[in-house]
Amino acid sequence: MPAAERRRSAGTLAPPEAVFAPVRSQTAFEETVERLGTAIKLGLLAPGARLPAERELCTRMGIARSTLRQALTALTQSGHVFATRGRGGGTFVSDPQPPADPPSEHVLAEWREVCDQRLAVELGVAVLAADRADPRALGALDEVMSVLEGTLEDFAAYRQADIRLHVGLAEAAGSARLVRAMTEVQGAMTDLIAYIAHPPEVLSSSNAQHRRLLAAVREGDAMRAAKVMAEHLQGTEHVLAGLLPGG
Amino acid sequence: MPAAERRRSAGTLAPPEAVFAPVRSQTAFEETVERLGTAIKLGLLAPGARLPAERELCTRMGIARSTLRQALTALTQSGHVFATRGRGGGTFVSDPQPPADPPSEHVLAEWREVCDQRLAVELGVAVLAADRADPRALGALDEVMSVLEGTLEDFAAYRQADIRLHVGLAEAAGSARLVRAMTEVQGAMTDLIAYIAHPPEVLSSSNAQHRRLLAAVREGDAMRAAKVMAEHLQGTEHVLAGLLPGG
DNA sequence: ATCGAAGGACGGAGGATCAAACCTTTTCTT
DNA sequence: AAGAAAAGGTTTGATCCTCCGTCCTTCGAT
Repeated sequence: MPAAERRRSAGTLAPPEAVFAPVRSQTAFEETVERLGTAIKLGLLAPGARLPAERELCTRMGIARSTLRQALTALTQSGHVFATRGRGGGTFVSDPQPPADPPSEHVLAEWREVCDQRLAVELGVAVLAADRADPRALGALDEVMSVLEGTLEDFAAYRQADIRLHVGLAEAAGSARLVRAMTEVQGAMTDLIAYIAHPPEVLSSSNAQHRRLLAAVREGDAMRAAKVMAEHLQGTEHVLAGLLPGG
Repeated sequence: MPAAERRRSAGTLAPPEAVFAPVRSQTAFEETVERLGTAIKLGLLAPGARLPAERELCTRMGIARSTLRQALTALTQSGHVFATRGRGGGTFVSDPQPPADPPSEHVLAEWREVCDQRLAVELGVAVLAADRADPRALGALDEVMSVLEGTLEDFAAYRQADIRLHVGLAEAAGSARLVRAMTEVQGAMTDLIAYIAHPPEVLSSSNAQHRRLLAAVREGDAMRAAKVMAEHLQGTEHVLAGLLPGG
């Protein structure tokens, strides 16, 4: 009996096919464009804001300056940033921003997966924030909340504040990884959400959920925070299900 | 007034520092070793199991055959895998597996972040599985559960079944991304858990939680599933907090 | 005895990334 | 007014990763 056959007879359940799924190794250049571009599109880097100097930024991001410059060149050509030379110069976020491009087929095909991932990140953040948010963080969240109340008529501004609230929750949760995961998933969601109508009434009811969420977080009631968050997310998911293929 | 100064006066909240965090671009080689190695360490690829043929696997994983071979060579040298030539040959998971290496400083330094990430993934999986698990998936989970009941005396076997249960939940949730996230996070957890004593009583109470979790999933009670899962995870987290630095 | 399917090995081409300079512009300081 | 300083812009070469194609070797099945 050959060795191969002997081995094969061992009890083996089928491995998840995810094990052999494609390894998607993004290049440093691509990842950098994505990171900075997403931060800009989400408004985490506001129009007019100045990026750190190239020589500092490339060390912070762990890449060579030439690689960073490739990324900045791409973002310059797409109109997201511009640079000025000389002492006191630097790279700045453009104002106004170029119009967002329509969601790629790729994003449309995977929108359910994106929503699932968002659910995980947001639930985890809600629970951890309820456990750990300190008064300082809660105060910051309240400020964002008040901005949110005043932007019911302007969806772009509302969405920006909404992102700040969710990312702020992740920061309050105190996990750098979850902050990164949150920005990534919000970036993917933005591509989907941008082309959907959001009348003030919808934003208003969304804000009611935001308030209940913050209340639960403030009281440290993790499970209630999770519940409110889940309902909050289901709102957008239902809308998307009605409009996108495969809904 | 120079352009730079004019721009800088715009209102800018501080961006999350995660935006400028290092870009960690793993090479295809590293990612492949990690993927396959983790699957083996988690028992998703059981000892004696045969990997797909190189020429097939490299297309599935989207890499060149030479790159895949580098990864397989590394796994061969570390003793996780061996290859036999000739027709009917192939690459097989070693039996027995080499001893696990102790957790790296890197893992020890970030164990809290890992636990936070796990919380997010597991909560999301619990909720989605409760929403979506079909009878077939539930049956498979029951089988794993019964294995789990019989391995209270053998931690290695218990841990293996435990992983299958959690990954199985992710599969039942129907999200490929969450399956991948689950395997990644379980891989990181395994490094931490391996060196902690787990007397049968602990495993037994852990199983009680597993049973309650499955019951909630079966009834489609997402929030109860989330609650039980959160408690379940807190168990290990408390133990780790007592033993590791920064607890 | 032959064929086919598997792992094993090699070599060159292309591209991404890094590193270390040096140049140009602008502003601040003296 | 002169020069130092701080920023982006440019160039060049080396290195490493990855891909692709080709060929070799082994060995079970027919």
